[in-house]
Amino acid sequence: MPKVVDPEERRQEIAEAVFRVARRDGLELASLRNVAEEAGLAIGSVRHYFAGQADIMNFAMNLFALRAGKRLLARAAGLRVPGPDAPPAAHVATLEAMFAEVLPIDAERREEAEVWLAFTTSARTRSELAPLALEMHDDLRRVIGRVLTGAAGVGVLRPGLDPDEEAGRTHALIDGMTLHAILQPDRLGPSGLAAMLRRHVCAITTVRAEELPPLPE
Amino acid sequence: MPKVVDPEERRQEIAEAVFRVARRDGLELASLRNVAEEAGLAIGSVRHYFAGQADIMNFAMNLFALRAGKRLLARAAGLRVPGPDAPPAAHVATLEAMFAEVLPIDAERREEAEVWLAFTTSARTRSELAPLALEMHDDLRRVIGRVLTGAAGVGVLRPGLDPDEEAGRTHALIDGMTLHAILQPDRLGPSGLAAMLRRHVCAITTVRAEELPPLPE
DNA sequence: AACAAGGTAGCACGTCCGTGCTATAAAAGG
DNA sequence: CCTTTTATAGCACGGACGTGCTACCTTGTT
Repeated sequence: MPKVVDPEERRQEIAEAVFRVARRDGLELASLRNVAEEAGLAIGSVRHYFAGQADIMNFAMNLFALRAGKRLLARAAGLRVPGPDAPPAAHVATLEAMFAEVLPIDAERREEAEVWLAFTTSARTRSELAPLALEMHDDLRRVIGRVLTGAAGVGVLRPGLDPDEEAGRTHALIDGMTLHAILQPDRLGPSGLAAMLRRHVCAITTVRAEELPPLPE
Repeated sequence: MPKVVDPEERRQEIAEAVFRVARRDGLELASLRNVAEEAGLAIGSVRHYFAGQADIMNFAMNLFALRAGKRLLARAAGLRVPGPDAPPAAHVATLEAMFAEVLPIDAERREEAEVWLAFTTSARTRSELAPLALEMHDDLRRVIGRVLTGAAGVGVLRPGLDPDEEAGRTHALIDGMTLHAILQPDRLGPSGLAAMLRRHVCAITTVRAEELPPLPE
């Protein structure tokens, strides 16, 4: 055998090359050749780890969904949720932080969102990617639903609003904000995202902006 | 000369073939050959009307932006805006109808939205399409801003909300709803769109759902 | 020392791509 | 009738694509 190499690790390196090409040039240019060059490998080497181009795409999107899901769950677990008798502002601040986690406010999350958009839009015409796109969609929706249901449970959701219905609206808003931030960053930058999120959070809760911690920047 | 043909009309027919291919297979498959076949023409015939593939794309996206803009303005002009002393519900109903105009609730607007998404996302990596994508973005934002400013003028905007800031949020929400309706139609169909729009409209105005005309369907 | 196995690399083929260029058919003007 | 103009069509080339297949090199085992 040649050099000792963890095959799984190599596959992930190649998938990361896919992410870079997709962000820079678009997913349609993530050809075997371009990906191999981006990864610094020969085309034959890449093919040693994947059955074909479709296999690379499936693996890459699976890896992406896995990482994004893990990161979201880890962050959700990391956020210490206030006790039931904490002031409303504390609950809403946690809720806001959770939503901020999936918005492209910093470079890392922006890169992630760019890859997400590339995959999720191309899944419309590449049916083999559709199940994963739907799964990511439902996962995010579920997280948002849980957060809002929790908010309703401690009474910080604005009266008259249904947690489930508001989850749908907030989900659409978050993805719309992400879309704008990625496609028209001149019109919606990180600070704009934060401000808009705060406005939305105040609109659906009983807490006013002054009660929340000041926006960074 | 051969058959009498209006060149501009032919170009539009070819552009419409681009739209169909983009919706069915994705914009990356809108090659000269595929478009020619879709239009029922020989590849050489298509090239008689366009300098090259990039020329086709530019023309198609220009035509799309032109038509979409025209349709939006025509609809805006067609909506009879209530007098200043009309009941609040009438103003809000008009506002809701205007927003519904850009949501993919019927087949025609769904097709339009699919093409819009294809163009606007590909503009991220095709710099020659970027100016047009930005123009469409700003146009829609401007229309929303005007509608909300008008609503504030007649006092139906919920107190404490800034028309301009709310225009940004509504814009993001509308594009997010469009994204969801196109990519995950099982999760957000036409009736879901209408219901979500109504909920948002009620959330940002002083009018309650019961005061508005019942939702179709 | 001989061998097996896995990593790396690349050739070769058929397909699709955009494009330069040419050929034919049909209508309008002299 | 003949020329000019324009629509339509197609050939041919170079390049990028995915993929079947082979060759070589490096390492661990017998």
